[in-house]
Amino acid sequence: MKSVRTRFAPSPTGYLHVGNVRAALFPWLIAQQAGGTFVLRIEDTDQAREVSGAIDVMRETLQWLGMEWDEGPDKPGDFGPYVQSERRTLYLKWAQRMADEGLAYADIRTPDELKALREDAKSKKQAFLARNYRPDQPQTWQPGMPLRFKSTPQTYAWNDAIMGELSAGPEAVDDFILIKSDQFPTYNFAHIIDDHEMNITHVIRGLEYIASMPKYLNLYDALGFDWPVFGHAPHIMAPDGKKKLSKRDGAKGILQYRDDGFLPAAMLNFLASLGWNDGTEQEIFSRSELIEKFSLDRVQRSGARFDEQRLLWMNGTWIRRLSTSELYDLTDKPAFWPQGIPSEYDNSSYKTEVLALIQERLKFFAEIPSLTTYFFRDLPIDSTLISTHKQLKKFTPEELTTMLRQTQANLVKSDFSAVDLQGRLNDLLQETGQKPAVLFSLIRIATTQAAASPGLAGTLAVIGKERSLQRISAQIDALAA
RNA sequence: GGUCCCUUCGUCUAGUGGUUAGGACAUCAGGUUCUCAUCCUGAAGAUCGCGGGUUCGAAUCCCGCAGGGAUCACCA
Repeated sequence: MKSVRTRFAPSPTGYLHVGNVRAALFPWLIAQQAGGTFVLRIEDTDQAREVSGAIDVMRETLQWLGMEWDEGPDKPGDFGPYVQSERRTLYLKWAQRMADEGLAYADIRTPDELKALREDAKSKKQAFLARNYRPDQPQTWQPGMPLRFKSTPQTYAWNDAIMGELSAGPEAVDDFILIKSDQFPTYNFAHIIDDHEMNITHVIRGLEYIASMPKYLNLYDALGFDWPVFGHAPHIMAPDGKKKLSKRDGAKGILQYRDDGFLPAAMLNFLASLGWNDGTEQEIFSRSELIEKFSLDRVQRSGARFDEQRLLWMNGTWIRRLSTSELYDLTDKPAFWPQGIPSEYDNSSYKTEVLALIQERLKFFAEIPSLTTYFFRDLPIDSTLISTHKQLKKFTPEELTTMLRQTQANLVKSDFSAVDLQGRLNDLLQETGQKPAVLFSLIRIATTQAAASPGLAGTLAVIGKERSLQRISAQIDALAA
């Protein structure tokens, strides 16, 4: 049995979004599972569409997700080079052989002529087949001439590891361009040569290639190549419509999720479980569980819509599984923290205390600033927090002031440990005769100027004695004004 | 239009002849001495696209239809 070799073969035309990476995820999982090899190959045969820098972005994306490749442009193996533009002599060699053996012919028709033929067929409501227009006396193929495959129409039935049994009649088999007039091969030709030369055992890609399968199969047969295992994955659809997810409709690049503070583990989990499950009710899969349990035959055959809510939920559950020190390390970037943190609070031990409090309400790291500003600086008094509070608005400023003074008097004696604070807050409920909903809300607003915060005792402990008491004083002053 | 594929709660899905059609996200309600969140409990939510068959019995098998998608390049 041959060792498993899979590949991800993107063309460098832009960043990778959620829809694209699945074409890399599945073959990567298959290779990992089998202890095989995952190859990264760059398909840059269309010079016109190439976007500079795209290759680096793709590499960065795969690396962030932990989908390391074993062979690729920067990881020489026995089957290089791994960039198609550097393999041109190879394609030309095969092309020459096919021309010599009569398996392909020079097609010197201009694009305009071809277009006219297509339109003519269309007006007659017939399918256009290039093989119906083969030249009677083809010229000898020479550099600069397009080379077209001479197909052998027949019915094909094959098995797709994801889609199951597929078949198509001879009308799906046609002549197609192998070598373009710029002497570059087409995808249709190059990928088959490469997969063969690189001993690829599993070709896993998006379902847009299914329609071309009969043509490819015909070429494999003409060349005498064995068929690899094929697996065509359905597209991920846009959240609203039924269209395939695309950049045009605002699909974000995977790297953008990284920059917003999503975890690779969550992204991997989300990507895999969109359209795949192991048959149990498990939803959360670690990377190693995915590798162990993934199988192509359990991939859904219909397209799944991209649901960002689910990603958010998953990321939250992965964040909650982190230890506080892991969480600190992962969030240790300026973009994830409020601007201009005073130096006395800009240290790992203080920030870790803050993180411990907000960990369970975090969905992604970029929302840390909005959740934590009051831990780092005093915010201006917002009188609407009290005036719109459904419990507090019923009290007069004097009554509120009295409660705050009682709070001050008690807390000034505290060592501000969370445990001590909790005890004193409970005592204050007795002293003031108020419900938690009233007293705690008041103290929270006074000390954070925020509508929501983590548990009061823990929050006060982190804010500290000096600032807490000061902020309560400031609130009392504002109430008097 | 030709060819090929798909169709179970709003969304992602389990399900392969007999189930009260199960779970998850989202939503709503209650609970966890306060808010937000977490967690727990519960509710609502699917005439299994439609119409015919086969069968004692069909989401599951067969046929037809409809809707959706992919593809018909010297793009990948």
